[in-house]
Amino acid sequence: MGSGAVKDAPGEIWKNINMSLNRGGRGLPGGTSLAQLLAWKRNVRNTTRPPNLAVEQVLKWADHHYEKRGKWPNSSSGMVHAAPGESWRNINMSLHVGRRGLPGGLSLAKLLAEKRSVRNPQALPKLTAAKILHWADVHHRKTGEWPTVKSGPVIGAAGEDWASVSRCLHAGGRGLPGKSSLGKLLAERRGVRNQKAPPMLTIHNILKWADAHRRKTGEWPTENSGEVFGAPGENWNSIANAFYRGGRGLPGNLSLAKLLAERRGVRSTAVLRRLTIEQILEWADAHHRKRGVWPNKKSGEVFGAPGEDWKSIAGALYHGGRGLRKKSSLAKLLAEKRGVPHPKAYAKLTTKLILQWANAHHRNTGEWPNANSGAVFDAPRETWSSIATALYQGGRGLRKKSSLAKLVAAERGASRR
DNA sequence: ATGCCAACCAATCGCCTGGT
DNA sequence: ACCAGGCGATTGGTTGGCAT
Repeated sequence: MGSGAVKDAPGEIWKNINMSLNRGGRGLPGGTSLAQLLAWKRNVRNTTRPPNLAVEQVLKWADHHYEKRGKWPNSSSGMVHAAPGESWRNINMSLHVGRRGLPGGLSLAKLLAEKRSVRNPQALPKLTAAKILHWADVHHRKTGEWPTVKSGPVIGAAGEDWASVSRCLHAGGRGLPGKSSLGKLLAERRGVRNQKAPPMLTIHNILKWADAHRRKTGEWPTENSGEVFGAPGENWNSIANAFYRGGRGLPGNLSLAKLLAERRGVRSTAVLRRLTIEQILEWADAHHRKRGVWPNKKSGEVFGAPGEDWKSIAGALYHGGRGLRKKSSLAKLLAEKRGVPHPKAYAKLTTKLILQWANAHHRNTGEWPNANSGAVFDAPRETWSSIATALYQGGRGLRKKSSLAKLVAAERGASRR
């Protein structure tokens, strides 16, 4: 109270005013001081007797700080915005040692953790399997999927994220022993498929699933058949992969198709036997002996070769597949090796040749041929009907359109001369 | 003119592999 | 484990030629 005389009030000195405030007198109630009055009415900080603090008050200031700054205060957050003269550092210290009416044994971080559920990185809440499973269940209900390390923030647990939960499961910490993982935990406690350690496959199970698939769809499964009926999480594509490469208890170098071919007699492209020209010719001969005609691609099943049909053999010949490197066709093969007339390789016709045949016909029968005269004497593979059509339509090398009748009429005239 | 057939062509299916 | 792509096999449709 060394401020001396009061300016604008002659005779008054601040020391006396303070005394009156303290003891009472001159109309004042007493029991206070100039410093307290100014602190109360003018927000002037009283350094020797700072006002008591209440936990509720500190929390209000902290809420205010959070609203203004978007984060909770800590001891290095500087001055308290809502309370001039107060600093977060002092408040934190007072909370710790118990001063200014505060209980002690606390800290800003502890107080906020307790009253406002603010995450305290120095003392994170313990994790337990039960807690994690609860979060996982919530995640599953909300998103339809089970959480993984990449699932981001934990729904319903402020400050928690799946990456750190996962790390604690792996490495331990926050009360967890480590050496586990989200995948293992969910596999064990919730029966969720663990991508990294899928359950072992057995041939027995796969055949069971395949039979079920067949019953349900009428078809045998392939790797593109999608989900496996009756085995949630299993996928025919991943089973097929396990076959090719081995793994999940399968030896590898197998295939779904081979298994089904072997154990269920399913025909598949993967297990088609190699074809040879000799083999095809044997089958063709057998067909010819039995049916009296040579096979074509519509001849259906191959006698003596269950599972083979002429359609696929014709296809293999045409594409040079199934070991038949050279491209050909069933028709060409039979024409070449068995002298079977190639349906498309009809001999070229000339007027001269037709006239020869017509004259022969005339000599033999006394009549000139017409379209209904049947087979040609000198050329058993030719018929007069086909010759007539060729003449009429100008096919088989006969460019000029004519007709058998005209040609014969001309020839008759010539032969009469 | 119409129907049939074989050849041809294009699209799709299914197996498998390489990359990630 | 998953995805994408290569490749062979298969299927469905079209074309052209012949027979009716």
